[in-house]
Amino acid sequence: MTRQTFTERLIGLIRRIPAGKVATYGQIAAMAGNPRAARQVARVLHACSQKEDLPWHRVVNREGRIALETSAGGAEQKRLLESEGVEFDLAGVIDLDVFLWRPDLLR
DNA sequence: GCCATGGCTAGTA
DNA sequence: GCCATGGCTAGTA
Repeated sequence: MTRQTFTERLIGLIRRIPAGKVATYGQIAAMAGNPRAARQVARVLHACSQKEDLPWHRVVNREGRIALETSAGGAEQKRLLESEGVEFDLAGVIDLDVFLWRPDLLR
């Protein structure tokens, strides 16, 4: 068994987020084994989304908000999520009770 | 709104 | 040092 690096685990998890659902930075970090490593998720998305072809748009912050500035990709992210059926309220917040990915419950 | 957190890399020596 | 976080509090109303 070759040992996966933490970053490789993050990438594998991000890949598993299904269309129409979102995950949070902290959630992915926790699933990869380190609940405090939320920023690594941000780092990976920033650095590897293109190269690894990740569904980068399916990761939002803990409040269900898009973390990116609107002008820095946030608008694109919202458009992609809406095209998958994810809904935003008037304040731009996603209802995580409805749209959060729960791999343990939905398998 | 501040700042601790942590895995990783660019860039220097 | 960087980073697309998250948790916690001081300080106002």
